[in-house]
Amino acid sequence: MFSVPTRTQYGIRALVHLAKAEAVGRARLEKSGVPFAAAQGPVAFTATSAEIARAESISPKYLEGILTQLKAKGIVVAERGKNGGFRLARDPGEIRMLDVVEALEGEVRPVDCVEDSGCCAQGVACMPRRFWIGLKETIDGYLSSRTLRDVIDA
Amino acid sequence: MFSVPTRTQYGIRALVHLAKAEAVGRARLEKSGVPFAAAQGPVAFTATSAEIARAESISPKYLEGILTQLKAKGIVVAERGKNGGFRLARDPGEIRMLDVVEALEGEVRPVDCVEDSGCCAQGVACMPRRFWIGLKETIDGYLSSRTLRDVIDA
DNA sequence: CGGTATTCCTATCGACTTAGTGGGAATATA
DNA sequence: TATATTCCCACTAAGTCGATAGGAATACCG
Ligand code: FES
Ligand code: FES
Repeated sequence: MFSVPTRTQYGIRALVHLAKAEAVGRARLEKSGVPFAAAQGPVAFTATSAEIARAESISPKYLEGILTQLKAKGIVVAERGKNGGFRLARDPGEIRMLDVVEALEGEVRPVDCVEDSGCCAQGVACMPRRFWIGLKETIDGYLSSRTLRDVIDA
Repeated sequence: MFSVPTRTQYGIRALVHLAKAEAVGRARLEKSGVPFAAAQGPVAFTATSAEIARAESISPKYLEGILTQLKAKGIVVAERGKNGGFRLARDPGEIRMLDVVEALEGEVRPVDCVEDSGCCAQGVACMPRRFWIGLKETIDGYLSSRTLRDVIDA
């Protein structure tokens, strides 16, 4: 019950990988004496789709599509061409897990009548409907209270 | 995302119907001067599968299977043969929604590694895994804190 | 006993979703 | 120009889900 598609699991693992790549990149800079300056926004280091796929044992072509989807929703930024790759669009602490999940799977909606109050004869008074709305709010609450940073630091 | 199969929605609506049938049945008894005495356990009145299907506009044969499944898990009791039907196995306040959901769809398990800590190389230290376990606990918490009575009274 | 209403069991089907593959076009770097 | 990368579209294989069908087992009722 409530099983999460691999699409979403892969997407999150890729984001975790990107966050780590960022941390590693900054550390390397510091070590070589060059202070970190965020030139292209808060996140500067990229990783290629193929690289992430290898590290995480995910089907390369499949992950490619997932990252493209994440990019379309503004979670990551893509750089095309040689030496291109993906990087986080903003700091991990600013990426809500709810946004990630919605980017990959659409809105949390246990049943259609969460929005469609007319799916049974009772309409708005429908009792099961309120039960499902409560579930949606509970899930949304959990997901929106965590950021990618929380996942990494867990 | 997190959409609930019709199987579960139908099952819950059927249980709500059974709870109502019980209330209506008792009221009729009271009216005719006969005091209610729970002879066969806390719940006495039955409804047939076909009857519920008609009232709730659910495919009759499909609902039949759902009710049988609910019976196998001890949520309802079946009486075969003529004048048979289904009734709640216990008082609505004693039926946790978590048990209903698990009866129809199995345990809440967003990802396999909720139990299998060895699904990626990081094992127990895996960060996404903890995130998913947190989600499972959140959902389980919501579902186990409500009973069928809460759904009806909502 | 025979008729009927009910649950119970098993098999099947079509539509949809999911995970994954493939081929290449566009784009940026060197 | 050669190369490495994202991007785009179409496709397939396998699984799940909702629903249907046919009948066997069981219980009541006359
Ligand atoms: S409004 Fe959807 S089941 Fe009642
Ligand atoms: S243990 Fe399942 S993804 Fe790491």
